[in-house]
This record gives sequence, C-alpha cells and structure tokens, in this order.
Amino acid sequence: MKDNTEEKILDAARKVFITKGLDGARMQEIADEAGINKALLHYYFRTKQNLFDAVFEEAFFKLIPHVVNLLTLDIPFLERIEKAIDKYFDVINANPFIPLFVLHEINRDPDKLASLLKKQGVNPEKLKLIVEAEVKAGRIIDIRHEHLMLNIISMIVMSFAARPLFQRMFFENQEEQYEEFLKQRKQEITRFVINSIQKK
Amino acid sequence: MKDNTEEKILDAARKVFITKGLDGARMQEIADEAGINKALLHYYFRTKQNLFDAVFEEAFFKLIPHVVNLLTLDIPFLERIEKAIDKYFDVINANPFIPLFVLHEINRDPDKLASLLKKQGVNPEKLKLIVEAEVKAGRIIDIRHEHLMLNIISMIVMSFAARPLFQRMFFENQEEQYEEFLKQRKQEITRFVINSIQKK
DNA sequence: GTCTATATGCAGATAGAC
DNA sequence: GTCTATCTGCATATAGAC
Repeated sequence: MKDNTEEKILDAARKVFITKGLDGARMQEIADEAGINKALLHYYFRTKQNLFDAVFEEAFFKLIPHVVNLLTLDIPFLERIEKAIDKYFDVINANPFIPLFVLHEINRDPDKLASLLKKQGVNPEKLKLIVEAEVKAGRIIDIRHEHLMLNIISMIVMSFAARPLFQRMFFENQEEQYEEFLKQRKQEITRFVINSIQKK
Repeated sequence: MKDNTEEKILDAARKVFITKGLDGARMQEIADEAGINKALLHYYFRTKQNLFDAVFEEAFFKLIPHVVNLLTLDIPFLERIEKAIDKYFDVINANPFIPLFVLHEINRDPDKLASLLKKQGVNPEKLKLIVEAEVKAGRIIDIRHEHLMLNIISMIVMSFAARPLFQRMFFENQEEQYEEFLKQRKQEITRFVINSIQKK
C-alpha cells in the first residue's frame, strides 16, 4: 500500500517538523508517529533533508500565495481588505504553527527561498498598482503597499505566533480566555486597518 | 582571566544560539567563535542547556520589560504611544534576531516561561487601567489594551522577523532597499496606530 | 514494501596532564 | 584555568532477510 504509507509519513513528518523544526525533529519520532519503521522513512525519502524539504515546501505554499493575492480581488478596496483579512486569518487559524515554522527555517537557510519564490511566480506588482490607484483616487491615505501588506500580515500572524507568550502575560494561561480573544481578533484587526487608512 | 573568558563565551554563545537555536547550535562552533576549547565551555557552564538558559534569559529580558512598560510613561497618551514605538523599534533594531529566537524557543518549551515571568514580576494591570481611562475619557476609540499592545508589537517585530521573506518578495533581495524601507517603518507604524485609535 | 540488525559519524560530556 | 585525548550515547543512514 505504497500511496497510503507515503501519505502517513508525510502526515507524521508535518506534525513533527512543524512543531520542532528541522534540527529538533527526530526520524525515530516521525516513524513512531506514522506507526512504521525508521528504515521505511529512508526507503521513501532517502534522507531527512529530503523529507523536510517536502514538508517545508508544502507549508510555504500554504502561506504565501494568499499573502500576495490577498488584496487583488475585484471588489471595492475596503471590502477587499475585509475579505482578505477574513480569509487569511482563517488559513492561519487552521495552521497556527506554520508561520513561525516557516520564518524560523527561512532564517536558518535564507537562500532556499530564492528557488521557491521563482517556482511560485510570486509577483506583488499587481498589488502595488491597486494600492497606488486607491491612493491617487483619494480613497485611502498615502501609504506604500509594502507597509500595508506587512502591517496586516504582522497582526494576523503574531496573534498565533506569540500566543504562548501573550496567553501567559495577559490571560493567566487560560486557554479559553485566549480563544475568546482570538474570536474578537479578526474583527479588531479589520477595524484597526480600515480606521487607519481611510480618509477622514 | 576568568571574567574575560566567561564574557567571551557568553558573547559567542549569544551569537550562535540566537541565530541557530538550541537544537541547531553546536558547542564546537561556540568554542571556535570564542577562540577557546570545547572543554572550557563545560568547565564554565557544565552543560549546553545551562549555557543556553543563560543566553535565553538575557534575551528574554531584553525583550519583555519594554513590552509592558512601553505605554506607562507619564505624558499624554498619544505622545506616549509615539515614544513607546520609537523606543521599542530601536531596541529590536539593535537586536533583530531576538524576537524570532525567543518565540521559537518558547514554542519549543512553553513551560520554561512561567518561572521567568514570575521572576520579572511582569504585570500588565497598569497598562490596562491607562487604556481604559483613555477610552472612558473619550480620547481614543473603544479598544482593549491587549489588542492595542499586540498590534503594536506585531508590526514592529515582524519588520525584522519577516525580513528575509519580504526583502526577497518585495525588494528583489536588495539590502539597501530594505534598509530604506526600515527607516520609514517607525514613522509609518506610529501613523498607522495613531490614525486607528484616535477619535474622528 | 517492510522489517531487524548494524555501520558510521558526530555531538555532548568527562579525565587527566599542565 | 586551559588544554588534549577519550568516552559515551545517540541519530542518520545502510545492509540484508523476509
């Protein structure tokens, strides 16, 4: 049952790599998690690095296409922002450990990125034009698309990446309280952004 | 020359641990970086974990006190925000790898946090009262201090944590262009926050 | 395709001379 | 306090039987 096994391995590898990183992960733990033998991992992927690369690439593309295509839907701009935040927040909420994982591994080996970005054909040009048009038309304040983009992504991503810290600092480590906080968060970020860029 | 050596070790350990993390770091590399022998590391700190803990604690406290005390200066609130962003941005700019390092390691071992937070006596109560007072007085929009705090920190921290990604996505990996972007960023974040919370 | 057993290398840690 | 040499264990990877 080749396909099934390969899928089981990838599921297990995802789980272990994303929480522990490349260096922290153990092939033994991945094998256990997959309910198979260690040698079988090498039969399917030959090296730890290969297995990791498969997981990383998948995670990366779960994160990035949204990031750029977020704001290019064909509806009024402020609604678009709202929709984009809504969508991206849900994606990260479903994969809360991916941003930190990707950021950490990119930091470890930044050059790996170049080829991946080319592969995907990520191109922020369209976003740039849209934002500039909105500014020129006087519908939003004068802001570069890079700042706007980074601000939105930052607030969404950090809601999850900084959770262990914030939950302890502000909510006495109460899971339920932080869950409640997260439920407000999407709306709060939207309001924060809209308030900030719309003309008075 | 005991003191000197211990300081050299800590300098080297800081450098290596903060860029590679606990799992990715090698005692040999730290020894090389310090210009001493591997055995000497163990003479001074006995275990890798001990050495790491020293580095981590230091990094953590470089990050955190600011985070909470940021907004409690005794000047008008919006000015305070400005000053706080200014100060915190400079701190992170001087230590750009620390946030990701701390977040990653907290994720690896969240329980380590409890004791550290107690040690420091971090208490966001004062911040809470201040923000609530401003809201009640009608000087800013109705916002919880946790959201405000997280928003500000997010935008500052991610300016550096996501640099390898953003520099490649938006600036064709040109160092100078991203440096230029960073120079605008402090002012941009300030404007973004003030715009968002001040009453229309 | 899956397993058990094993080779290989390396990292953390210690012993002991100076 | 600092070094060289060495031990120990463990993690990745391979060999080979089924």
